[in-house]
Amino acid sequence: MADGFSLFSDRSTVAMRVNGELRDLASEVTDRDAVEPVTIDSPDGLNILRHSAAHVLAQAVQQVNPDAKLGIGPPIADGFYYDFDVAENFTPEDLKGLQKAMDRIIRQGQRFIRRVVTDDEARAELAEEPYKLELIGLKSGSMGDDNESVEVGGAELTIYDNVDPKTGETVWKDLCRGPHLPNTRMIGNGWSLTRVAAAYWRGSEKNPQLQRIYGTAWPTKDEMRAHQTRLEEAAKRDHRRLGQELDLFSFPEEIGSGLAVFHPKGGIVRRQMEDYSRRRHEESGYDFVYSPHISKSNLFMTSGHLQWYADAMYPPMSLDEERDAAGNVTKQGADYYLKPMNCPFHNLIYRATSRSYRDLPLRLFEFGSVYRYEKSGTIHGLTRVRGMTQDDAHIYTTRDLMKAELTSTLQFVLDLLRDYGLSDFYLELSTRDESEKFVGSDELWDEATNTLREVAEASQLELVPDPGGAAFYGPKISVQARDAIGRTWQMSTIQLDFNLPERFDLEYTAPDGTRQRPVMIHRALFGSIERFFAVLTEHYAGAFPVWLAPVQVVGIPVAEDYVDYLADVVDQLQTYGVRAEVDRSDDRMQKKIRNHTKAKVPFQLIVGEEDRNAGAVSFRFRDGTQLNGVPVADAVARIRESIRSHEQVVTSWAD
RNA sequence: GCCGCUUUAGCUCAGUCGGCAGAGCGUUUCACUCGUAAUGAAAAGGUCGUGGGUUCGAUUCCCACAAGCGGCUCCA
Repeated sequence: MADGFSLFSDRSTVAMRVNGELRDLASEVTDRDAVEPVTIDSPDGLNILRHSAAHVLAQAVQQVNPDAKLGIGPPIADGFYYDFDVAENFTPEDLKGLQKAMDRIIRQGQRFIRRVVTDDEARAELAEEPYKLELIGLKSGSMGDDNESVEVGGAELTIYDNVDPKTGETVWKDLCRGPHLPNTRMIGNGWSLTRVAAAYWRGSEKNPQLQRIYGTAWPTKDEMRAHQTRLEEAAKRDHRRLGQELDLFSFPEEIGSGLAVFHPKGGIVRRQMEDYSRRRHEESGYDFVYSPHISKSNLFMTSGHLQWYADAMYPPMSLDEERDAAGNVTKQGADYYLKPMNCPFHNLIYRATSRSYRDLPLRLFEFGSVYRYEKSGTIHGLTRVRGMTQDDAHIYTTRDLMKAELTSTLQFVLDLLRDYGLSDFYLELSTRDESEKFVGSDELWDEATNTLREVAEASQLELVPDPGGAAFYGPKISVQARDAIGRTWQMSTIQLDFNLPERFDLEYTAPDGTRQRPVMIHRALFGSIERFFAVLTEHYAGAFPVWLAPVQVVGIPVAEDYVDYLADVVDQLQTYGVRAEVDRSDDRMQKKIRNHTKAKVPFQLIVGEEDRNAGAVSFRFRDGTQLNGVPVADAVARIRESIRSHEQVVTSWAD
């Protein structure tokens, strides 16, 4: 028999894995056990560090406010949180006091001592902690999620005592699965409380709201600083900030929450995105259609949207009703709704004529503007809005052709995303679960789900299951893309739908003359153009590849004398459709360089006496590198090539 | 929708313990004509988010609403 302290003298070892299970260093093991050290900088070690920091936070809160009731306190990415039920909400100032109290606890070096208890013992000890009691009650049943299992997820119920090393007195305790650091001192100084927020108990809107305090914790202070620097870098890429700085778009308060206007520069980026997409769709056998922004209610009854999503639709405009003097209706009115989806309209286009199997697959594409009354607290920049334009297509096909169509659609989607500069993907397969909200027979769901799975697996991309994530009418594959700083965004979705063809009674005539039901595939590539715009803005940090850049080339004369020469170069570029201009302002040259560098223009062409004499221009790139004395014809050709190839240009071309 | 915070010039932000507000950048004008990230000077620019209340007096205190931010919930 031995414990982890005698096995691992290395101070960076904070816990151990015994026969695959995480355990405290204080646990006893025998030489028949397989024991591995868990170091503080490993994923498990970081979780343990952060979880222990959460305990210290809870202890500090109860020191300051003994009436605070404990929720849960798990580790999360980069840190931890702990939920509390308190009479008075925390203020940002409270964090400072709590931070000090935590610091004292950490410097005391309190030991975390694990103790196994029975359910009844735990109930007696935690009689004052109603939320913990609820978790004990849940232990035998099914647990909600991983965060809760941090408290009671183990085979046995355990309480961790925080023991003052000088007096041996237990100063605090918490129901917890563990493991923990050996003592609080090992939390060190690489941590900080970050913010307060409200959170529903056990994640349900129906439950009371608790006060949540978030913190971040790292093995060293330097690593925490590095984390903070990463956050600052991410903030610089924030599309809302860049949208303001680069004059791309805005959300005027007068229009309403979640409704954007695109400024001329943002308009150029957006139109390039759309035009390229349009061209690729044309080449790939899509038919372009258009549909209005509003419709009478019947259409959304047929589609089921009013039954399922009325809450998230703008309320109706009631029109045309007439009444006589007595108030009796003399003319029946109608309710019109702003459309939340394009599919009902496309179904009507499908149904407008009788269809043969020879027409299939029929691919209807539209940049369709939709309006959804998103809950006020969910709106976020361009990524979550109330008015947006989807690059929406609905493909009608036979069951036989379904798989081939899904395969080619997925390929099309991935190819197109790559053309916009995203290249690191994985797939998510969203399926139904036991919930009531899903419509359709088990057989249909099985067939649809299996088909999607086969298609996804054939793509060779990583496939992550998402049980319960399907739409009510069918399963879907979603393409997740990682951006330049490793964040993932849900991009395209491909959904199979056996339900809407049924509801709209869609048919085609098969080769044998019978009437058959087509299968419908919903797919959006960008999701919404607004959202994709935001993703690309953040991915490129506002420095778009040349083909998307609002201004591609700006000419900077060293002195006014060279304006005419530069204007001639810019004219040549404009002839080829290049977005080029000459900066004729009376700023000094250095100031112009600064302005256009901040505006992230890919090419600055600088011309003075030397260049003019040589019939050349001097390139200055976004990172400050230069390529001097390039003959004008070469410069024009290289710029055009960079646009054609969708190349990103940040630094000088290597010759 | 819920909890908390925020809203002052075009932008970023100071400020007023209740007595009609300030900076930098930007804009306009003038001078300067310059070889790789800020030339100098002057001027214009604000119903202190909107509406109500308290007060002799409100940008400041209180209430409601709107918009934004951070979370939670939600996302066809």
